[in-house]
Amino acid sequence: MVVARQSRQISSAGVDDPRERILSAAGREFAERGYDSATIRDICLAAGVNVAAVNYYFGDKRRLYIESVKHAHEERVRQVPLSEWQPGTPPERKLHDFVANLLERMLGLGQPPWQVRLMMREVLQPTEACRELVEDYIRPHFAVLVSVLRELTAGRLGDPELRRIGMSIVGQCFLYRAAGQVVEMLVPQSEIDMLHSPAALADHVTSYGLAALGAAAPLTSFPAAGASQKDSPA
Amino acid sequence: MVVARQSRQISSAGVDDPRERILSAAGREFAERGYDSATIRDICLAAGVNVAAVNYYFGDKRRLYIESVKHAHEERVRQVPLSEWQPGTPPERKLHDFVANLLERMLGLGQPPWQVRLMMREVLQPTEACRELVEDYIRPHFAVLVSVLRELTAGRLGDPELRRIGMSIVGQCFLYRAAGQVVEMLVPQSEIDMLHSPAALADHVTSYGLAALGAAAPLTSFPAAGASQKDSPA
DNA sequence: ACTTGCTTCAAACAGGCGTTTGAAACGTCG
DNA sequence: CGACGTTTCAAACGCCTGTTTGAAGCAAGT
Repeated sequence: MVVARQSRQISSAGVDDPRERILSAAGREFAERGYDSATIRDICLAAGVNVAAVNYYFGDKRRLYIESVKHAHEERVRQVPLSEWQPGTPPERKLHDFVANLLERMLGLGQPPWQVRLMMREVLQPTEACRELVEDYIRPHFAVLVSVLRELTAGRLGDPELRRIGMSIVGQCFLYRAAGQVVEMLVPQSEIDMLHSPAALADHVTSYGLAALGAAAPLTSFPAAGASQKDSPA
Repeated sequence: MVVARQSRQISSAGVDDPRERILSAAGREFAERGYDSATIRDICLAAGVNVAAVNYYFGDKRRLYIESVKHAHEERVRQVPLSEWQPGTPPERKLHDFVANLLERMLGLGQPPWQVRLMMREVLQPTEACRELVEDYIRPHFAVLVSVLRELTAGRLGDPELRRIGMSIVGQCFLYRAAGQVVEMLVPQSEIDMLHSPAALADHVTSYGLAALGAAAPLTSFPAAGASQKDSPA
């Protein structure tokens, strides 16, 4: 009797590997329907394997879930690496890049990212997989944001304040991902296309933050150019 | 044979009313565990009624859920009404009040508010109950915010921009409610107590917004005064 | 060919789920 | 009281869930 497959080959066949197929299907299913609503039968149907396979490879549903979260997260890190800047890049530019990157990763139209949906579920209602997610994925990203803000404010603010400002920036992006459907109910569709695209939002969030920090003109300045980043005021 | 109780008394007994007891228990249970994980048996156990009661009063689980969301929302509106300001109140003050009110309603320590948790679930993954929630509850609140911002910017920005700025403000509050546990993993506990209490956050979000709009000094100014108004930087 | 170990499969299992049932309890009116 | 509509109840009904089972398939190794 075997409770779970004892040892896994280091780097197996790939798409042919049943284990990989199950993980992918499970991620999609868990992301879409949540842990409880997703069923092992549906997952196995989508993966093209027998229902007993999940028990054979992962033991039970809970461990399959945890593995699929980690799997999705690893895949996503591989897809969207942290930004690297050349030395001398102005911090305003770095902030804009960071925000644009974050929004693209969250809302990116490149592909409906079920990985992000799955991770969002963990953020909103953490389970065992959450801590790993935070340590491996979220904390490093957040640290980059804080360091950019530190550079931007040239040491005038302490880390606690910087973290709080970082949360303000992340929160704005977060809203559109987590509560996107409600946002779409609150503003007209034309406005969504115009002002709430990932790129336009990146401009807005960056301008908003830079203005708040005194690194750019306030949003109410007369030209009211919304679409381009601007350097410090005259 | 009765599919559902035909007509409901206008304003029934109150706590003695089984219907009311079921709604309350259901709201708590749905808020805590989600629609699928919450079971009718547990709800009825908590409400002290027979399992058949929910079918008798509401027909089935789905309609019970919808009713319980509406019930929670009505209760919450009664608890925390929209702010009313005397004529002549400065818009900076109004913004601060609004943000403080929003944060208090979302994070308020007065009581662990299962109603908010339930509504948050609707926002994050809308069902049929969501549209009503938006129309009756969220949209009016958001309209108030936009009108305050309009007053604050004295017509220099159009409604679309104002709505986008409104989203920025709401997003910051939203993060702490929806992703609170992750926030707590990212910043030290002492910092949470100090800078992330509802009141401190209200100050921060307001200052951040006012500074961005040029209605107060940037956050990096030396005295770091929170709420005093000041015109655009030199 | 025969064993050996890993993998797959159809079928079944026990338990929990939402829902239904038919009768008992209740209160109210004639 | 006896009849009646409303409300409660214990028990059951299907159905679907996660999980297990024992046998069959399969690719080496000897």
